[in-house]
Amino acid sequence: MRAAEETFSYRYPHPAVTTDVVVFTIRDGRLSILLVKRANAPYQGNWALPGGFLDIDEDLDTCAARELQEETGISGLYLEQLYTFGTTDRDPRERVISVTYYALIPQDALAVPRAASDASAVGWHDVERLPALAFDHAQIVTMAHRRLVAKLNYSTIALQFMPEAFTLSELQCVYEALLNQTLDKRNFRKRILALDLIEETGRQRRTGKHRPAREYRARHPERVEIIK
Amino acid sequence: MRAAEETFSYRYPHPAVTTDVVVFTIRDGRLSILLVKRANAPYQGNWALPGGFLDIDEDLDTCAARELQEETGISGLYLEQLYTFGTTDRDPRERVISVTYYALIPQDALAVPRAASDASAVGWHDVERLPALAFDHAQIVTMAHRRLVAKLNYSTIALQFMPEAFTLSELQCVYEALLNQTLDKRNFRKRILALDLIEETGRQRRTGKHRPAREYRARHPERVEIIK
DNA sequence: CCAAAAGTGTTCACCGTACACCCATGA
DNA sequence: TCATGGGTGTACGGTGAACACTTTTGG
Repeated sequence: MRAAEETFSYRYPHPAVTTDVVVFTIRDGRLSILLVKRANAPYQGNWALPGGFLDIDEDLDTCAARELQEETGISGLYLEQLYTFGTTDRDPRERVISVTYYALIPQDALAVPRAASDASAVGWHDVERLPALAFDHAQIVTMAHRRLVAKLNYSTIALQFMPEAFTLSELQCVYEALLNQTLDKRNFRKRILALDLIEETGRQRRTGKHRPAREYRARHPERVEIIK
Repeated sequence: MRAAEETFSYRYPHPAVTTDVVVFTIRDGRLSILLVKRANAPYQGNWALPGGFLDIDEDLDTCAARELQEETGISGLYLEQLYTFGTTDRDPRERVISVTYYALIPQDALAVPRAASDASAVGWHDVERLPALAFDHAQIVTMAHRRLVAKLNYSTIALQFMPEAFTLSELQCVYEALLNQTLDKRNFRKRILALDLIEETGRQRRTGKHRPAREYRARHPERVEIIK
């Protein structure tokens, strides 16, 4: 049985499997993603998505979370599988299948990500002004962006961008950044409150010389999918 | 450079990669999927999704289409990537990542699929009455079914189940099978025709001792995604 | 003329959208 | 008192849902 397994395993060559993650956040009212600068060939010096090779004994989801943690120091966020890219020529070194994920991180969690061994720099980039990306990562970002915007209309995904407490104006800014258009304040508030997914904290937020805003929080934070 | 590539390739063990396909059709007004009976261990004698190992030099999409062709003789249909399953324990032989697809085949294309070498039988099964499936294939079917139903509401995917010419009643039967509920005839016709995606062929269909039905066809058959 | 499926319109409730003014605060 | 963002309601049009009868054919 053991012998049969080994024969089976190496009858044909296997491709490498990686996970790559598109990490979104809202910075200064602009949708941005996290990129790492490649320290090694190929595409040395180019910006790329954080990601790396799957360990033979770890789950795909775990791999995505681990690579993100290793390369950027970020963990504990909303992470969802996006698509699997596997054309034969996408990596010049060998055949690589990339299982991609996208992640959403709250605005205030912008602890400056730290660069790790195989990245010489880590940074946020406005999705509308991305540098040239390594491999087929531009295609991955495009798909992730489309998926994110599509999900806005039938899910509560936007709440993942918010800190624990937030104001309705802040939430509206997130929607406007994602949809790339301005929204009517009254209609927005009516619609969001009708979903019954957020509730007032009872506190207020004073910022500047004007009327303070009510603070809200997500009503069911436990429904959030987090891959640890 | 060549040496470096080879060193890179085998620094870590690589998992096997397979594609598995959930092929849907409508049989006798019931949503059904295609299963193959496994000729070999593990799960010998169990029903499973058609699929198999990725060749090192073929695209993922091509692999899905090829495996389907080899195991069932079916080709040239709507094929879309679903999700990638990769928990460490999903195959007892070795680490296997499965990139899954789902496919839709028209009602009348039910050329009886033929069994190939590694399947002792091939057959259609009502999704509401599936046998026990090998590996995590039941989970894959559940996800494919949910995706298919969800897509009904914002896409023209149901047309993929139809032959070149069809009647509105036939199309309605497909929707009813997918949604598992009856629909109002007038509302259904109004909604479908308003989409402006089908047109009359000008011909009629006489079936039985009653009024003949008008035949329709898809207006933009070229927009269909087909993976050859 | 009867059985069987094809074909056809109207009404109503709800929802998304457009739109303008007062409120609370700090300076 | 003024500047700044916070907060509120109404009217309208479009869309989805409910609902029943006539038409055409074969036997």
